[in-house]
Amino acid sequence: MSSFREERAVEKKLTILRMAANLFIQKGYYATTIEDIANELRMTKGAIYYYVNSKEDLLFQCHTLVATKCIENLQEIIESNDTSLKKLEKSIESLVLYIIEENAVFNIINRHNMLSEELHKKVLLQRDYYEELFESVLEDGKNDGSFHTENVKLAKLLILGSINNISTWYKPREDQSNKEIANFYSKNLIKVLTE
Amino acid sequence: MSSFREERAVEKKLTILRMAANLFIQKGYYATTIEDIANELRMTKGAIYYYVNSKEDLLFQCHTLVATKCIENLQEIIESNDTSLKKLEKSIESLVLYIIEENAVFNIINRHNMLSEELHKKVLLQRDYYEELFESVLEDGKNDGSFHTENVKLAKLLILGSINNISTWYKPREDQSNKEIANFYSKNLIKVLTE
Amino acid sequence: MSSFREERAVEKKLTILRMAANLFIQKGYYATTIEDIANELRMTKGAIYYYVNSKEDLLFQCHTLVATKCIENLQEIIESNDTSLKKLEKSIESLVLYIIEENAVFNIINRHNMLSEELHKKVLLQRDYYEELFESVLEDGKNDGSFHTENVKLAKLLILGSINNISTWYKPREDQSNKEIANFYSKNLIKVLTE
Amino acid sequence: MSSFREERAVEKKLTILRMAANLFIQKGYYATTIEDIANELRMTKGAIYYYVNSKEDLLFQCHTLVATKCIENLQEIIESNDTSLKKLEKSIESLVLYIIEENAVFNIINRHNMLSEELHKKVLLQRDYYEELFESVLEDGKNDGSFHTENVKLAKLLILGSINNISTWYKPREDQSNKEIANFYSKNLIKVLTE
DNA sequence: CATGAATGAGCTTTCATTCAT
DNA sequence: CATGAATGAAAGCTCATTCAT
Repeated sequence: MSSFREERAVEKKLTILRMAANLFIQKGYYATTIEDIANELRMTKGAIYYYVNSKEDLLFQCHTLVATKCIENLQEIIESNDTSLKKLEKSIESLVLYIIEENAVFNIINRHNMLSEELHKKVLLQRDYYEELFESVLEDGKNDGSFHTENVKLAKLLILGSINNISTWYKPREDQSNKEIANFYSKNLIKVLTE
Repeated sequence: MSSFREERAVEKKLTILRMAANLFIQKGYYATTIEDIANELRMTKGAIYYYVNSKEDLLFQCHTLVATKCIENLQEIIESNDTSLKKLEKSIESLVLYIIEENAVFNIINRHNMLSEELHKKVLLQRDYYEELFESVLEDGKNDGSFHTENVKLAKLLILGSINNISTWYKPREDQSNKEIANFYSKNLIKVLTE
Repeated sequence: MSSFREERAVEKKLTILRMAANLFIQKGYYATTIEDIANELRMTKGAIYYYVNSKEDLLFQCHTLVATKCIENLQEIIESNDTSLKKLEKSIESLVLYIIEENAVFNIINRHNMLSEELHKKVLLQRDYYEELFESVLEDGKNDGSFHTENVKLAKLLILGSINNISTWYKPREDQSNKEIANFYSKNLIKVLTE
Repeated sequence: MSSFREERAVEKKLTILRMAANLFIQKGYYATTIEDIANELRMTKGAIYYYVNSKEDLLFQCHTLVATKCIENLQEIIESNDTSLKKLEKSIESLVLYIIEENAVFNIINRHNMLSEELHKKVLLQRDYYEELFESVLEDGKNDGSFHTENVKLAKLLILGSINNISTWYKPREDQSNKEIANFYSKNLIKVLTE
């Protein structure tokens, strides 16, 4: 019945989340005020609180939004019939492209503890789950002889770390497509696992 | 002579800077109050302002402290008589170890804009200088035939990014020495430049 | 229409300005805290900041409020068809009465530099404009032969100075109406221009 | 015996007072910090407290210094054998010149209550005494038929007010000597009492 | 649903003042 | 006498959050 209204509400909420994410990355979480977000969307502070419970909640949902997407992407890759090498390549490239695209809300939270203990745990759970999935790609490749490394965990951290860091310096450029960056990262990071 | 007193003062300032850096990383810049720092050092807020001009100044000096040390380390390596390969290895290892040791004040600033335009520029200048030095190591190696890569700049970013990220997850462990981490990173990141 | 609400808001802002002006004069700008103002109005500090940007802004707006009124009054007098003598008389009396009535926020600022360079300039602009208008009254009278003085500028300063000073000592008294004070000042200060 | 030392101390205290007065006028009482004064004199904060009990004390003594001098000047004039007219002329001129010379510490206090009730009373006592003396000049002149006015008190306030105000706008100029200003004021303000 | 208004807790910063050395 | 260092109270200001209308 009211599904139409509900849809509207969900959409509006998404709009708010996206704007919040943008500002959080642009100016930082603390420097971004609820009023900033409201102004940018031509709403009032009060209106935002109709869709969102708190500023913390806003940040949390931003993260969940992105993390869920990342996990889905990775799961799809893992469930495919590709070789370990191909899977790793696709994992790296898809993460690079997604981080560039979303400009990495994913990362905000890792850096500073601005969530309550409780929410922070949930965030870490998702992150850990993503890392586990990624690690399984490496582990599988090691087991089937495609990859060689004395330390899967460190390899994982090295790889994900270098990718996460892209959001620090990325700016769109004419002479370098996102695809090129993704290729460079996959080609060179794969070397860590082969030799 | 008052050199004794002066020494004391300089040392105290360093203590404050270090504690600030610790807390900034632990809880984030905004979540850390001057009072937090004071309490941790069993001083009063006022006493801190005797040594430091403002919270922003505190952050800025934290960064300068670490950046200067990093640059010095790298310069020393560059000026040595080692081969390009050895230089890269030493650059990576020394940065990894220093980041672990100082727990990376180095990074705080890149992520969020919490400094005034003016101070931020100074910080970026130092960072850029470090990156240039590092790039010169790669460039030199490429010129003397030791390294191969189609994109020196991306290689640099990949390498430094992965190292910077260590501060995100590092925790001291019994079964893994810092030296081992440094070795793993140098050994595997060098692969990016060789093959 | 929201005009009702708007009106309320404007009125409230005026109430705040007036109370601030009162306290600034009573206790001085620095000795008056925002909390003082808030308490006096039975509001909270935060509420005041909803209407006003800063303490400095508060002082600036107080001044503008009064200065604008003074200038309007004087302009009206100048544009009338009265003789120069009558105009001077009315100028003096209206200023005396207004200063008594508003207890002279007009003056606070001249004495101490508590505004930023920028705002202070704006204030001086208004004051200068008022003085120019007043000077034109004297000049006109001198030209049409009504007034005699060897130094119009000093005469202006002497006259306005003595009037401004009223706010220093004025207290309502039973045996002396404001009108009487105004008459005394106009009658005697006019002597400066005649003889 | 130690009179030499004492002299030194008294002189130093005077130096401090004068510098304080200067800064109080230049930047206002609240905007001037003890450190400002100390820096300007190349002393330390602590050293100032050896000569002065508190910031309030400093302001109070500044005032006393000037007020005492003004009162002495006026008393001397009164005790002379001049006519009432001459006495008034000399009173006005000497006050104008003194205010210009000392740039009017005299005034700071009238405008804002920054002293404790107790000290403020003492200040007002001195001021009242000065005003009484001045009033006596007018009264004497009225009694001997030299002056005419319906309200001696208002006349006094008008005259002293206009003179006090000089400190507001006075700046040394090439084309106008202090003596000229003093003459202009005496000549024109005397008109209030004659006609 | 949306808004204008208000709250209140908490933060950075300043400074007069004190005191051991 | 003088100083460096420290204290602590108080101020200005910000903002997430709430709520009557």
